[in-house]
Amino acid sequence: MGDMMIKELARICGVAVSTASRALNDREGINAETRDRILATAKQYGYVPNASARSLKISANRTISVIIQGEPSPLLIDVLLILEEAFGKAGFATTLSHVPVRSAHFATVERIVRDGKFAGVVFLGRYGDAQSTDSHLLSMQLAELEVPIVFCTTSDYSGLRSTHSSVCVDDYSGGFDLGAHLAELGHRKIAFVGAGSAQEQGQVWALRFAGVRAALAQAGAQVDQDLMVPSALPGELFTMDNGYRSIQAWLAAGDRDFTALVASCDAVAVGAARALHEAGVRVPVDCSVTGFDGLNVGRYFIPRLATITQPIAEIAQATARVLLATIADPERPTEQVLIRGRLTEGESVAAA
Amino acid sequence: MGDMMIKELARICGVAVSTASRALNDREGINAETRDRILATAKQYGYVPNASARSLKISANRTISVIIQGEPSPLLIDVLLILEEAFGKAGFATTLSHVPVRSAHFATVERIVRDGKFAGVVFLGRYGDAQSTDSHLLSMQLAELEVPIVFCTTSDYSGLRSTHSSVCVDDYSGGFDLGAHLAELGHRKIAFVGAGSAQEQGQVWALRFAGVRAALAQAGAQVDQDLMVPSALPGELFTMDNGYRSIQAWLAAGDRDFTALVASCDAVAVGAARALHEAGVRVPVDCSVTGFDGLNVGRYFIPRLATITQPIAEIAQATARVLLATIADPERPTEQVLIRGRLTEGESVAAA
DNA sequence: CTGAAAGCGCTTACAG
DNA sequence: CTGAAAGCGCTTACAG
Repeated sequence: MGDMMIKELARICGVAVSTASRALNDREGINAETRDRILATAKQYGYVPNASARSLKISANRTISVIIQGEPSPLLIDVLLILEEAFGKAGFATTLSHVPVRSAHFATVERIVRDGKFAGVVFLGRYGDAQSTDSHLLSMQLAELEVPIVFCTTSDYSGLRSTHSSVCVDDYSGGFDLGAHLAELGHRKIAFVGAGSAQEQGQVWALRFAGVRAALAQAGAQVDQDLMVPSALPGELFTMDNGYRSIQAWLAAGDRDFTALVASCDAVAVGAARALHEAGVRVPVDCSVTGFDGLNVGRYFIPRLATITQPIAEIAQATARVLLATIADPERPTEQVLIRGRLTEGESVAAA
Repeated sequence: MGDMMIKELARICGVAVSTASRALNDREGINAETRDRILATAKQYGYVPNASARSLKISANRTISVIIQGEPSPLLIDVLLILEEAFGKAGFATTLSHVPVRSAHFATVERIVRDGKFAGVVFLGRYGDAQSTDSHLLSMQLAELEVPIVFCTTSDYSGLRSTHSSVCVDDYSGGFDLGAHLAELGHRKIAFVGAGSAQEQGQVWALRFAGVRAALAQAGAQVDQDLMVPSALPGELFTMDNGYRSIQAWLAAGDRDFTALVASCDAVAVGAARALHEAGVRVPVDCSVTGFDGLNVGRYFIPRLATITQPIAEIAQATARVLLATIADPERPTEQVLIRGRLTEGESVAAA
């Protein structure tokens, strides 16, 4: 068994190849009995159609490409697995491509997308150049590919909104909730760790921090620019390593006056908390720490991390829904889905 | 641009389709100048061959399937990304398939493999039924698929060794190193968390624990069967949740006498350490804890986790090498690669 | 070294 | 409802 072809299947069933094809594809205009007989025989012999020949005729590939850039967080992996399942149910295979952070990215992505002739593409996580990107140009280049694209967990990348759909946690609101939480506990001197460069204002870290600041402003507090911790590893902003190294260097470089530390995500928070610990700063007694994402690592960290928990399943499902709908109807207008996260209190936060 | 076909390319270059094909595929018997001209034109017009048509003729798919079962650890994701890159360099696309833990697995895998007509398959991480599996039968079924298969980070699954290649950290030796480390520090009463059922003796947790036991035995200590912590979540053995819930339940169920806790992996160790912490057991003062894998989460955990660091890059590279070699020569004998991990001391371990 | 032609395994008008 | 035939875009013997 294994390599039967439709011709042979048809011969065994005593029908023409075209009839067998009709049965296999559940087409109209075929006798129910004939269809069932062919289907049964196909199953019996373990016939599986040649995907290449099929897509050559149909000229519609049944695979979706998921592109991850840089170091993926467990959150992205969870999303990926749900996407894979959802696409699978809809009859699409999922192909993963990984783009290194530093690779010239439009060219890389173009190659991936064109080589594969994919039915659709999901950009999972951050997509863009760490240094600076003419995002409008990038957006137009991607639009030229004429493939349905959905950005997943990537917030507003100015200009992109209009040309592509996106699904993301509401970073700004999440930040706001964290900021309100800290403000309520009396925190006024708040440091930020995990920031990228000033050019990347649309990135998730910037939206999250903006939300925190808005809540603080509403509580009558203002942020001290000296409390923006520079990122030690700009190439991997959202890692434990960056959180750790950034705080370590920052504390070593001068006396710091702050009662709370807002990290761009849970991983950065964990690294930062470790650096605080090594420097003799007790969390939360001397300094409160917050994350963002709601990863297991934060739940089991000692002290348990206060954070915004992302509704991963909802985000993934929405992404699949939007992409599949766009594949079915390419003229469908783009859609920006923003999903509210949930404030999860933790042991890492205490009154100022 | 975008959808040029070889026919058009040939017309523009003033050659026959067959000549264009020869140029594109770097075949013998073509004038160097003609070839260069065709290649240049192809590049200029952004010609990209139709993969379906190509593989229909060649009947050799250029994609490799990576199958992950259950909840993937960050370690597996790192391996996956390196595999993707290595396969990409060799001209293969990588398709990811995720198999839920509980799904009837040979049938599932068979469907994945046959539908895709893959050039090769990597099983990443655990592969098998949590409850019980006739591994010999499974092995024979997989062999029937007649596709090059490499098991990556899956240790000996009895019977498989002979039919398929595998690449894995040396779990037994790693366990031995951990056991020797603990024994040297005077630990004699050692508990184990993260074990699966008795039927799964070939699984990584069993090999690791066996290594620890061997080192202890060599030091004159014997393991108390009462110190085998039952897994609270048999369906997701290697998770923080399992570590946490298992220790929590175990401590609640009776007085325990132990000075060290060996976890099946870092994630389990972190969850377990958190449960110890909540129960008032201080790590490492009252109890030493060890992990396995060398994940970032352990490096930043407080206290920093003693563990065996897996050489992830080596493991991934070896996997790619073996699979690509097997694809190139299907008659190639199977190969079992065992790579030594490195003992990484941590703050989670102290003298008994 | 180059071209015309066959064929990879399928699907789909087009006739019957 | 069924069958014979064309053709999807490529590669590869086979002639020249």
